[in-house]
Amino acid sequence: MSQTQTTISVILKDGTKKEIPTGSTGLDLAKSISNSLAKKSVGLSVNGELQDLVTVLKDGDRVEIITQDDERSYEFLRHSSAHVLAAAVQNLFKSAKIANGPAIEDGFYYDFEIRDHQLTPEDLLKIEKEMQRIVDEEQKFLQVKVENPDKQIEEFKKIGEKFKAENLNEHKDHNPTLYLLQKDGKTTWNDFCKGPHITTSKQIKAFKLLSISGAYWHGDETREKLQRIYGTSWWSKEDLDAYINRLEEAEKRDHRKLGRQLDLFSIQDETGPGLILWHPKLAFVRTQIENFWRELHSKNGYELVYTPHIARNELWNISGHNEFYKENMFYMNIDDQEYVLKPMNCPFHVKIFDSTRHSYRDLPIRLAELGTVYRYERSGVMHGLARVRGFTQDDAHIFCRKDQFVDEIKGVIKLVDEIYSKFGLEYSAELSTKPKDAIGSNENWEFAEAGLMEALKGYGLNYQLNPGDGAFYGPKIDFKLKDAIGRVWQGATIQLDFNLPQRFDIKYTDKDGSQQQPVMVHRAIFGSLERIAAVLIEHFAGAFPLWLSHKQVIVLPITDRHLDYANKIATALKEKNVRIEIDTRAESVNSKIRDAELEKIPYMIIIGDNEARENNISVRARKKGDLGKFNLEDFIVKIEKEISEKSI
RNA sequence: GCCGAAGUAGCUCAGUGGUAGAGCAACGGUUUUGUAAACCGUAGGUCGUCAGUUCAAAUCUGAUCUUCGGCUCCA
Repeated sequence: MSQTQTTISVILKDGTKKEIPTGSTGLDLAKSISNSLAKKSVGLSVNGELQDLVTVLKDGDRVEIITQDDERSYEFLRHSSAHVLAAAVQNLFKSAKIANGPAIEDGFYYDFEIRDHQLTPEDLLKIEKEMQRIVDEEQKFLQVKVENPDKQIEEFKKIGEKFKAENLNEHKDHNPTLYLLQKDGKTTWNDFCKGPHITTSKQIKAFKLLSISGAYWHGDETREKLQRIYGTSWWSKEDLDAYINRLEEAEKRDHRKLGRQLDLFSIQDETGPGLILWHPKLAFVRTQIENFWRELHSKNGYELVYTPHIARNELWNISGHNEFYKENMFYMNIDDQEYVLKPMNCPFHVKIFDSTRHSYRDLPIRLAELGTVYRYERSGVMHGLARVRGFTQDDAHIFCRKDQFVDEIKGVIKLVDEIYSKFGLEYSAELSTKPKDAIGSNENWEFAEAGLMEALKGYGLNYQLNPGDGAFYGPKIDFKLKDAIGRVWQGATIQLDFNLPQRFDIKYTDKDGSQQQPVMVHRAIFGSLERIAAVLIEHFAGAFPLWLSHKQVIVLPITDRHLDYANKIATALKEKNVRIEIDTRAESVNSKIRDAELEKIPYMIIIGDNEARENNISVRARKKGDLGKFNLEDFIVKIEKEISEKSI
């Protein structure tokens, strides 16, 4: 072409067009806008795809320059950090073969097969050192097109990189690229990868390797066993330190640790794994939560029921659990008959519904139960209170007509909102739709999915859509909880069920006298009391709000001669149903305060000569410290308000 | 279930082949104390369990149970 274009035009984030010389990279573009922007830039989003900063731009590209302030920049940093990790490991362990190394939330990992070496924590230090060496050498990340994939696959195979060969083979029709790490123009290492990456290893300012664990190639336990190294990487030392602090804070809040420290619960060898012993303090918290739950459900039109812990095999044949849930169920033999320890409450609730005939006027019927269920969980998956083999679901099943369905779902969402906000838990919703192996008619699924969406929208709730993630028997809404330090937990779930009504053939009599099948909704708000206890322990760092606290107030007399006055105060508070104790030990006040703080008792009342003389009390609040002098009456008003409002 | 690590006093941890240790908690005594730890003393363990090697095992080997970090799965 004789008329070579000397400039091209790209479209920036704000929609403006910019002329740049042909052959310009994203970095050139950034420089042309401002030097400070160029300094901060990490990568690009070109037409919606993340690309290297040095990608050559084409005419008409929509370009967004991604700087370190952009969340997406971590994708570049962490994925590149993973490559540096892989290069370091291969430098140190000659037999190491690399598998996969993505960026993950807050960090990255890389999987290796190392036949002749089992990685140890000491290795991590060595590997970090080698990584730092690569970083300091300012090696360049360079993306090159694989011109001849088959030849490249052969080359990978020849050097034993079978995972890379397999990956490339899978992607050979998708413009495969290699990434090279280069020092002084010489390639030191390469990986098959589509990117994106940072420009040079020097940009990795602060990283740390965190742990080693096992994994399988492609997550498939029949495939090769791999060793995985987890790490984290940040744009600055300060960010890394802040992250490490966050990890430490989370560790301090770990409900398993606090459970022991605060004498909340235990799991013991003799009683068995995944089976919880609720000690008095946590049992008290649970009772308070249960009472709150029962009250709220009664108020919202639910009827409370109780059902047995075991049932004949027959029930589970009808429900289909023996077919679909067998590997999670505990079986037992009684009088030559097979019984099952219940893994779910739903078949019982269906049987209650089915025990009488129902008119369309009776619906909706909402049956609720704090039902304890047992599920066989694989031995490696148990986790404190959060993942156990015996747990109590705050379960309910709604049987309603099609025309009532949307309102019922809205009602559940409202309840979820009401309960979570009481604990100061933020939440988000996810809608999972029809999977491949679904049962039930398309018509039913469409009706149900549309209804769930309508209910979510009607409640003004944003949600993430997970296509194909629903249960085989119906679509569902999951709620994710966010605790005080931003961690996410599985919370409430609302599931539609086309299966059980059919299997149990439940019916109601409609206006025109015809028999109709009700819509059935499963829902749990806490999910399980065990899990919500774990969430709340970590959310409150063990410092439960006043209304949940087993011990609400402790009286700390300064010396023995203040015991009488302390008793008077304690008696007065006890009459108001305040849960109160007196620390009568011959210890210093400082020591008593320390113990009360460690025990996380919400209020301390300190009684000495001054208080006895002035006929008042000194109040100290947990964590906040001295609140000063109070009249007893004023203090009672204050805490009664706090309790009745369930303040947090 | 799989890969790896660990299990010593109520708790946190030290002890790597030769008589089981510390701090805190508990218990006894002294101290009578003003907003996060007074002092002295006492007691407490067949070192997860079962086998094995050895003159001798917390320590080495094997099995097993449990826990932890992941994988997979899930409320």
